[in-house]
Amino acid sequence: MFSQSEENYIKAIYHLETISTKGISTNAIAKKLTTKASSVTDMIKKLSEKEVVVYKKYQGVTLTDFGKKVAANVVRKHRLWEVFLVEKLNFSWDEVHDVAEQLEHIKSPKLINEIDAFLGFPTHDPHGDPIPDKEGKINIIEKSLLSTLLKNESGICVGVNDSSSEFLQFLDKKGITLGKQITVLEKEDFDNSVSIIIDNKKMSISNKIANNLYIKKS
Amino acid sequence: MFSQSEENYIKAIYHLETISTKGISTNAIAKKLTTKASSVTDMIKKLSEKEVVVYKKYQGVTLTDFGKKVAANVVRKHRLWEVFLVEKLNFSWDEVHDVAEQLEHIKSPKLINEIDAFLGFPTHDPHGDPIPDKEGKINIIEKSLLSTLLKNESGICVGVNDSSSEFLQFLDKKGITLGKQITVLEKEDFDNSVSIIIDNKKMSISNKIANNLYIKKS
DNA sequence: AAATAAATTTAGATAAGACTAAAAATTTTA
DNA sequence: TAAAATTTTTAGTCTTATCTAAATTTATTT
Repeated sequence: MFSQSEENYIKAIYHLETISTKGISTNAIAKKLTTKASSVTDMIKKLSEKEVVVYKKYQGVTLTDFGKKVAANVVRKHRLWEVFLVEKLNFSWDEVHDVAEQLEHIKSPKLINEIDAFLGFPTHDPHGDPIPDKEGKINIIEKSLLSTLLKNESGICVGVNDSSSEFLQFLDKKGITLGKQITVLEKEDFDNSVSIIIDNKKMSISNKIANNLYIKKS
Repeated sequence: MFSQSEENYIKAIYHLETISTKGISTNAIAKKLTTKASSVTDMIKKLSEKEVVVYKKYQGVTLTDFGKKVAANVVRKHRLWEVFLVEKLNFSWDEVHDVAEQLEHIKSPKLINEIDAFLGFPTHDPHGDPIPDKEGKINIIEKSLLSTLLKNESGICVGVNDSSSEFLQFLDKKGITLGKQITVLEKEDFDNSVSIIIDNKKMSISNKIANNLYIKKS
């Protein structure tokens, strides 16, 4: 059994590993958790003793298979709770994160399995992120940042790279939601903005936005 | 904002106050929380500084109005979550306590209000205990322990005094659930057991059971 | 009303998790 | 490749919430 704090570290390392492949640095973890590097060192020593991570001084950490399983389970809970909040309790996709951060630490296998069934075994959370199954397996789909699409390419909006409420509310305002079809009309070299068409409406999307919106090309 | 531990102390004092009226002793709290009296002294000093309880050395504690409100809010969350688990997630009444003990500490006013609405604003939890409203008010109904009913008196089963899974499973086995009509046929002086009729079936109930089952006389 | 028992508080220790400041190792730069 | 910069670790401190053991207060007996 792991403490909330331990689970948060494990989850942070898990997320960082989806980006970098190499050993995860102390500083990267500290930044992710807005804590200090010295606190991270303390914690990864403990997690290393518990065989959750492999740790060699100054070399960063890697999750063990066991660690990955623990992490995936926390992520599974987080994402299932997010679905629950949006689908059943009228939360909007920009309101769920903080509450799910708390709910993900509730210890009860029965609870999370029943929630899963109650929701009809969803595969993705409200931000388009895949929900790991009970064994920690996730179904990764091919997706590209909108900023990488070429002129005239099109696809479906399937996820976000930034789950901040500011960003999500901005998308709401623009009418950009998961599942929407998007076609790139033009790419501006000047400011790297893109002109897109969505719901038969033309709009210009800044590079900052295009860099945080995932599209499944079609 | 209070820590989980602080909330647990506040809740314990609240429950003890429903039994005793007088100041709640350090030992009583320690027993309820299966902790040591010295730990309780430490905590009530802190809660006293936060104006949650009134504390005079060696005299026990009383909740302030503020403390009562905090307590009622935790109890409200606990009981609403219990209803949710039973009504929506197929938990039985003897399985909900431990999970609700965790869920009651989740901080999100929106979450609990949405759960409340989602459940149709229930007034009682699965054990028959009343759910405080947002202001902490509870609707107390007149109820009596089965052991206090006289011969030929009858009423409806409305609650339990012991929420241990052993006791609740025992009631399940006997077919005794909330809402059932019960009539006392006979009281045995010998062992203080009672003969009752429930669902047109006669059965004998030991004093231990009768002392933990609440009846609303009718 | 003493003496004894029980309850409560104090003092000091411990563990988890975080921090600061300084030391050590690694990486980058010139 | 030596100097500078950055990263990481260590050492020591702090807070929260525990605990044990001893001291103190209150309650109960005789």
